[in-house]
Amino acid sequence: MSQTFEPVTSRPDTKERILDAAEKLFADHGVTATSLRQITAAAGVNLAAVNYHFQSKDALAAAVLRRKLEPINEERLRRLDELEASAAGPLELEAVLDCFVQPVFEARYRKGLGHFPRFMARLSIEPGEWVASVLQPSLGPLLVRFFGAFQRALPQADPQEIFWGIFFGVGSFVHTLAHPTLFTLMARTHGIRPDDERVAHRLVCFFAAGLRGLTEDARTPGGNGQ
Amino acid sequence: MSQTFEPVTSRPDTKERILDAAEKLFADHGVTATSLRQITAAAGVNLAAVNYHFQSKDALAAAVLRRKLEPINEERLRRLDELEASAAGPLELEAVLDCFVQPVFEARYRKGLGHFPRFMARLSIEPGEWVASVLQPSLGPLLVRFFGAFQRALPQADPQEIFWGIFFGVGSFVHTLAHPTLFTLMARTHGIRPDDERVAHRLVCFFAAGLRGLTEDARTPGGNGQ
DNA sequence: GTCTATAACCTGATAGAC
DNA sequence: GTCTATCAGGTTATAGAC
Repeated sequence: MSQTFEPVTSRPDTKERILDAAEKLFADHGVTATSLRQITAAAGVNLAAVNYHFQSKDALAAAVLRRKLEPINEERLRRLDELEASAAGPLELEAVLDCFVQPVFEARYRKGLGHFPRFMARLSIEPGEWVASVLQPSLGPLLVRFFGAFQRALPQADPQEIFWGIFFGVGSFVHTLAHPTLFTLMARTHGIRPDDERVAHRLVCFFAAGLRGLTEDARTPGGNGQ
Repeated sequence: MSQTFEPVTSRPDTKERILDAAEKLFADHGVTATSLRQITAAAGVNLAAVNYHFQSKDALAAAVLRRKLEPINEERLRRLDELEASAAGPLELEAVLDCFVQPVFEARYRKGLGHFPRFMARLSIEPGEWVASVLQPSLGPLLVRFFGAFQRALPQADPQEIFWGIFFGVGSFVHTLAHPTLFTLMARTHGIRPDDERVAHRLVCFFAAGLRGLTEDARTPGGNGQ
């Protein structure tokens, strides 16, 4: 272990400590319901520090979001690039889904995503102009790229049905990341534990089957009419 | 139109006006982020009225929840009773899902569910002891009943896989009810509109296909191993 | 049942000493 | 960069007149 003598007065990474504490509290209670005082108390820093390092509470929340979402999205696109380059014909649906889903589940345990997935899940269900304006630049282009990949994986399908399938599947994904009350409630009544190792595979399996079922049903005469 | 002369001083249903305003604001911003002043202002009633009719803010939120969740759950169970009584062998998976899903979508437009589904969706993703204690008595027994029905619809399946399938599908359901930022974002980039008439059918179709795919994959040798 | 007034406290943000 | 002190305003909840 290398010994570097840092002065006691300047503790390491005040900024990072604030981001970590904010991430956890935002994930637990939401942005509006969390006060800066709770954050600075949890981080062990002074209240004024948050206004010094970030300008406002909203800017802090945006920083918490960008810090981990952008690396994840870069990894998602990197994998999709690789997949699209290596395949000649239609893509395998499960492979496309893996590009989108796995960087979160893998990183969740290997690197330190911390409470970010829960925070992200919460944001994605929240309406409001602030959320849209912060999520749009990161997620907009990403969704366009992945939508193209899904079309290449389901060449027969109506694009509108693909859209709905993605929407439903993302709902499952978000819900899984949130690990919300409902999960605890269901697990409690059925004696089932999180079982995190296989959950990514299960999600992709459900997502792919649902997407195929939905797009095939739409092509069946009378299937979508009802 | 019948003319009943009511005194101007006692406006109709102060209590109901508060519940309506709270439902909308809770759905828009969440419980903690909404103040009683916003609610009473929107309802056009006095601030103290909310503490007279309900005892506290939490009790108001619980009342907002119960007012519409309990009739929905009764209707869900009524339909499931009917389905289980009329069928001899295994149940049709889509029929079971309809019992759970349709009372919300139908009522959403025929009767006045108002902003309740969005409020419900928000609560279901929220952690915390309060949410669990309010949701548990209503949703606990309901989920046990429906879990039994799903087992009767998928007699070959591992119960644990059914559990995960329900969990994922409920995520899609909740996400659909929330109509969150992500939908706007995706719809904006693809020029697709809500299209509410077929959404319930699409959801059931996706849900059923995902559930079948997941439970069949688990029985395939090496499928769930990965 | 409905109102006003108020208690007791928490909020984000900032000014200015060190 | 970090602190204290403070501003101006918002929060739930209640006491008491009408």
